[in-house]
Amino acid sequence: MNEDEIEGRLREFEVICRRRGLPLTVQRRDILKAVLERDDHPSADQIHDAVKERIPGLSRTTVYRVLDTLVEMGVIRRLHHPGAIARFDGKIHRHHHLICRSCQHVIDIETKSFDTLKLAPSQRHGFEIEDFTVHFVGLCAECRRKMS
Amino acid sequence: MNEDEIEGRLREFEVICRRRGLPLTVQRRDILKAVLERDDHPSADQIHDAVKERIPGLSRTTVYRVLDTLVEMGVIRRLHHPGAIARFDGKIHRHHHLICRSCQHVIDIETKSFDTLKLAPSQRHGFEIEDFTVHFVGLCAECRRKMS
DNA sequence: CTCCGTGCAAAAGGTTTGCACTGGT
DNA sequence: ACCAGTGCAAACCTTTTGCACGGAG
Repeated sequence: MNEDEIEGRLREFEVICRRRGLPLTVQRRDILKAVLERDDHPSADQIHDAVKERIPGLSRTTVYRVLDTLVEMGVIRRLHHPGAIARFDGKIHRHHHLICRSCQHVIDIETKSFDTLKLAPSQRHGFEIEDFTVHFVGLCAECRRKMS
Repeated sequence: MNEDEIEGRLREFEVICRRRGLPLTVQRRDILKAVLERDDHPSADQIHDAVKERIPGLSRTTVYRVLDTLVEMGVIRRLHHPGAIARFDGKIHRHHHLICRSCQHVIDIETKSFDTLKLAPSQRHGFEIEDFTVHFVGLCAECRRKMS
């Protein structure tokens, strides 16, 4: 994500905070910035590592709590990729994932042609669908090479 | 999954074991049976609870190890739904999921019309795609009711 | 008989919680 | 000044690992 885009998202975040009366702390701002600055899907611990350079006393606890808050606010997303560790993503628009079943590496893809994907009302089980993600599972080039 | 189907899957499992020279233990058979018997996506601990009624001395460790073996054999699948706990599924054919972002409840859906979904070669990043799953995220009827 | 699988206990992460203090509004 | 947010430590929960024993091939 480029500098301008990040600035925009941070300002948007400030607006949501004020509207909800949520205190705008340095920790929240810097943690959000750290998530937006990365294109991979960092774990809570990776975020902690990145942010504690700017905020030396930053505790892991705070990172977890702030990430929860940000997810709840809808400014970042919680992902559930293989590895059993929660990972976070600043991209909140629709995108999909390629997941290697061997090394568990994840690559983001944006395939606009899937946007027409729709669930028939009879299949919705009373859900109000807000979005969807397609997970493609297979073997990455690297792992395929290693196996042969 | 009905009785006959489970029987078939268990026999299929025995065949794979013999072919690979893997010892066919009571634990493996009963753990697989427990996963097949459930339509929700039980966690390792839920499997442990279910099976230890039949095998009182069963240890959690064994459940984890057997589940790994079964996944590696391809007779069950490991899922990564919200909740940060690995969950397992006996359904190994393609199916999709409705996930409530509030209560994290998961419902299986089988939507054959998605079977045509295909990734353009330029989007494959060298991956060999084997399968895919669509995750629909939204609010279930129950949570929507509670919020209003 | 030989190994692999199992059970137990302990360790190893990741995440959550209780409490006192700090800092934003 | 008030209340929410933070830091620290400890608790918690899921999963993994080391080692000795027992059962399957």
